[in-house]
Amino acid sequence: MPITVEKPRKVQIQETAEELFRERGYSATSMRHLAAELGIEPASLYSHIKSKEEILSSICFGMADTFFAAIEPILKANKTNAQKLRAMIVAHTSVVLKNVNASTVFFHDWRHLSEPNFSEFKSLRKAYEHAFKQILAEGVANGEFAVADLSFCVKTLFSAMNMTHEWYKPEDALQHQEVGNKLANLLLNGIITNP
Amino acid sequence: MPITVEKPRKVQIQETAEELFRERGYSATSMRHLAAELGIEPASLYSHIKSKEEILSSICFGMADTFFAAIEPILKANKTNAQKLRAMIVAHTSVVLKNVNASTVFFHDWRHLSEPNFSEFKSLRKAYEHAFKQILAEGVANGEFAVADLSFCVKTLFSAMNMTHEWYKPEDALQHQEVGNKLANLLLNGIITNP
DNA sequence: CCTACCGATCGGTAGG
DNA sequence: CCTACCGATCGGTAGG
Repeated sequence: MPITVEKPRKVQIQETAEELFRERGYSATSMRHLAAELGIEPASLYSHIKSKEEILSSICFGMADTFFAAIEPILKANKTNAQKLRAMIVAHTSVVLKNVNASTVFFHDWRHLSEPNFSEFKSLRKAYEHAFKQILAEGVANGEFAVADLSFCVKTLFSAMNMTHEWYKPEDALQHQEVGNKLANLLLNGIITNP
Repeated sequence: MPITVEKPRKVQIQETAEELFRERGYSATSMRHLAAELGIEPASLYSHIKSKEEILSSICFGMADTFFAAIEPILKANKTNAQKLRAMIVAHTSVVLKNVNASTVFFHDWRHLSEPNFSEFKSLRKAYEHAFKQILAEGVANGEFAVADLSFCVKTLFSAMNMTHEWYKPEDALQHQEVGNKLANLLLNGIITNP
């Protein structure tokens, strides 16, 4: 018989917030609604969290950490740039799909962060995108890739990866890694010099 | 000397709303803020519009019309499917970039439409995406395209096109059609059987 | 974790 | 297009 350990209230609040923020957006979700979903009074939320924005920033920076952690080992690996890029696409997409609620909030609502979180977030994102750009650049220097506009290419890569959460249905039996690989197939074959 | 004709108030309200909704999102923008931006009292807005949601739905359905109008002539043209697809990508992307404010609202805030607008919007979008799917399917039957998963491919196409508004900077001197063509280059070369 | 409550702000209406 | 105002709801605090 499995023992069910209740999650700490703070975690429950976080996860329920991710769900509600995903459905209605951060601004349109009230603390009263969140409390109701948890079956407690609105004021009780503040025993566990400092403010509504604390929840948002913890989602945003938490996801940022997860994304960095996912690609870090790949950057250090001994692989071709094409292999690295594919692995990064698969890793990034898996993080998105493994955290659909949080990543939806991450993509839509980071704009509602106030300073200094807002600027901090943007610079993290820039650094993350730079890692992808670097691989592309090395691949170009290498002859592996034929990319005219690196920035444009990175933006398009992220567009494709970061919208998967909007149409992905787990019932499709299309697994997380499968989505990433299909994405890589579609995108890489337009990138690699000689297939 | 050019004669400057003042735009009708209703149009001013619409355009200012597009700007504010784009910056802060629909839910986080108040009618008081909108009125202040126009230099009138909040209550005065209601001489020209019925409700806040009326503005949103007029943005959403107006953009939907514009998108359909842009691809319609291409569908009827006498071209290969590859040529059609490229033209549709360029046309769609141009609409996005020519209406950055409205299209940002269109992509982010359609979720806040209430019924029956909500369902109506979704079915319009489905019909629009179907037009792209159709071209892909014909191209596959044709031997022009090698696409294993049509739905997946359409979703990825739209992801790439519909995120351009987020990073496009007019100062880049990258023209609207240029963006579309670069997108088509990147995407089509992963789609066409024999380049 | 609750009761009780704060000042601020929301979308919108009545009537001119 | 304005003044005056509505009831509802917001994020959050005090005190237990």
